[in-house]
Amino acid sequence: MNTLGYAILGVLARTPCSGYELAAYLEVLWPAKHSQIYPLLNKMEQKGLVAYEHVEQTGRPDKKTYSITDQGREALGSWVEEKPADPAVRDEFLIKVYSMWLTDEENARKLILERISKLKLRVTVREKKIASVEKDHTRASSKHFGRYVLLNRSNVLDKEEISWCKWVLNLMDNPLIVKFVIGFIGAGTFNTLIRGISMLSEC
Amino acid sequence: MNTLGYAILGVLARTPCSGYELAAYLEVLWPAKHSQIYPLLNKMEQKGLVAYEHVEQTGRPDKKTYSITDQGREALGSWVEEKPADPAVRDEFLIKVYSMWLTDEENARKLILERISKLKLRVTVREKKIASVEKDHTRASSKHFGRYVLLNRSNVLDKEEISWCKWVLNLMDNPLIVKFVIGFIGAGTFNTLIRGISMLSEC
DNA sequence: GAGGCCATGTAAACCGTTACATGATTAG
DNA sequence: CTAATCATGTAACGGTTTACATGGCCTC
Repeated sequence: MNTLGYAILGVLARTPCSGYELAAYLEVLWPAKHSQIYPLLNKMEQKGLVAYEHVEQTGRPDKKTYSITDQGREALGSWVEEKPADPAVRDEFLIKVYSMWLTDEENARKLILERISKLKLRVTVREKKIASVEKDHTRASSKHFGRYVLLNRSNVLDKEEISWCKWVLNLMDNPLIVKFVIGFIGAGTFNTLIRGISMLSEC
Repeated sequence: MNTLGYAILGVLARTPCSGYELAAYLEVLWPAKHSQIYPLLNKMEQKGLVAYEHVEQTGRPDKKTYSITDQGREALGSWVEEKPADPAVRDEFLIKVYSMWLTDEENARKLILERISKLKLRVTVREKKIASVEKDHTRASSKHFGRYVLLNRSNVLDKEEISWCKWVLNLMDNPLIVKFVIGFIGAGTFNTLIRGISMLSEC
């Protein structure tokens, strides 16, 4: 079984759902297209890790509601205890930032500004989700604890990247001022740094 | 040409190097194994995007030192100006955090603690690299500007994730206190939040 | 002497995306 | 009437990993 399989088990352990719904939940956890999900669900069902119930619907297509089996829960449980593999990030933006010295500053600034607006959008969407999570999410024993802390994780990381983007824009605008402030990196967060820059700029 | 090809061009535009060295540089930009790099370099050479020079060495195997051609620089330049695709992150850790309510708290804590030590290690290694970057890196026109800002990006994001990890550990230890502090999320960084928790714990 | 670094390649297996296929309902 | 949402599947293609292949040098 591959990692996607365990991601599916993780979602199904929290709540039974169809392959279609699964795709939406997996987006933040381990993104996958339906063409990958449906065949895998069939394989997992044959192995006895999940079970499905045919649900007839009116006004919309019938669906299969999958749920995790005891065997599946056991498999997931022992997998969770193993050390996770190193994360793999593939982000074209990084390559473009790396190579942006080849283009003019206008294009470089556009690249960063568009990243900021994308990040801001993701944060606002996610904030609504966080607000709608159940009340007792903060207990580690809660089913929703994992989802709750992961949503927060994505948000703080995105916000930190926004701060970083602003720092880069500042560097492009006036490298001299920032050279002076650079010593602060590591002493605090970038938010602090940005505040420092703004203060200097205002002087 | 695929994204890896542009990542290779990006590195070669900065400095000519062998396929072997390329693999090391690509690790942060667009991770790839040598089995993917060498055949692609051959293809790119045939297309005239890169050129190589056979370098004989004593005491170690000969190598091919690749450099970017004018055609390659042009191709990279126009690719950089296109909008980047959405980033794809695949991180088993997220699935394990999501599913950690299935295991005991001891295991859950181990998962987070080991993440923290991995992140800390990465930060210290990177800090040395940042220190060794040339002096005039802070100018956007510098060849090393991209590498410089990306190293900083990874570091601030890793540090923010460390803060998040500590926040999760705090949540697991005493959910009640954190419930009280939770309102602060969004108002500042997690560092601030952690400070808030510590202060409450100390009271 | 075992393992890691340097250095380049190929082949097979696996994972993931895009395209092909179908079709009803609802909102703008 | 167009597009989105719900709902499930298969096939082909392309990208990525793992394994096969070779071999000298250096460090523990």
